[in-house]
Amino acid sequence: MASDTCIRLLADPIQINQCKSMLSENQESFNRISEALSLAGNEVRLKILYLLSVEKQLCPCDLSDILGMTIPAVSQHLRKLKDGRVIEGRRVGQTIFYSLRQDHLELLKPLFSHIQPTLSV
Amino acid sequence: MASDTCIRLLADPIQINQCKSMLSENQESFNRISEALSLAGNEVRLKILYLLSVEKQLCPCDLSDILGMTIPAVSQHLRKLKDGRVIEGRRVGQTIFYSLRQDHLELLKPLFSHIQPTLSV
DNA sequence: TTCTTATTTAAGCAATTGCTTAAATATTTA
DNA sequence: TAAATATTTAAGCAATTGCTTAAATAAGAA
Repeated sequence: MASDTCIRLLADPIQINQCKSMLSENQESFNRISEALSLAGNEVRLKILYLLSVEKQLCPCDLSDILGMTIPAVSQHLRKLKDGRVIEGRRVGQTIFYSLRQDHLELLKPLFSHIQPTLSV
Repeated sequence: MASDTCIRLLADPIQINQCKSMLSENQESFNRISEALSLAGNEVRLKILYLLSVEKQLCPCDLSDILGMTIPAVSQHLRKLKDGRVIEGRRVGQTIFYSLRQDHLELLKPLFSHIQPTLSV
């Protein structure tokens, strides 16, 4: 690592240190947000999240039909989203209805507005 | 796949088809946005993006110092961000200054507001 | 209880990710 | 020109991702 370090004089050591402390002060945020974004950063999961924001609730079976993929594939995405506290499931008989949680909704909602710019209702 | 399909009667076929066409109409958006989010969905890259939003421009060398990682590691993240048209580089002598591009800035800016809620300037 | 349906879980595997180290490419300075 | 600095690129590799298929759970219907 030492051999890769730049020896430049241009850098402002005060600026560098301010940046460093900013990072460590907000470590929690960076971790939490990057985790949420990595969940939404998969095309299938982004579709699921958007579908849930429009339809309020959907079961794995619906999502399998809509997305055109196998149930286990969908189920594994749902599990990740559930583990990340982005969605939650509610059991009604055999079927489990998934819906968005409040937790990260503030973070994700603005993203959805970029999806259907020509939405006419 | 057929054997995995649900046979349920609950589902509203009209709703399913509406969802399907919504997806195909916005395929482009889902692809573009999920790609941008997957870039920001890495903790190191999210930090780089936020640092650039604050400091306006930084070189790989600065970022290496700030992030505490090797130059090549930083450089490879910068390449991904550049390929994804999220940042751009401007060469000044030996050093290359990276900065945010306008392209996805509208998408990313709202995310940054969740990072330093207690920012006192 | 047995059968069917809805869902999850697990194992396997190819593809991707993100680092490491070493080498290559630019640019400036001596 | 040669030497030093800043950056990129490439190869290698462990870890992760996202699918597949098959099996395990869970709940309703016969």
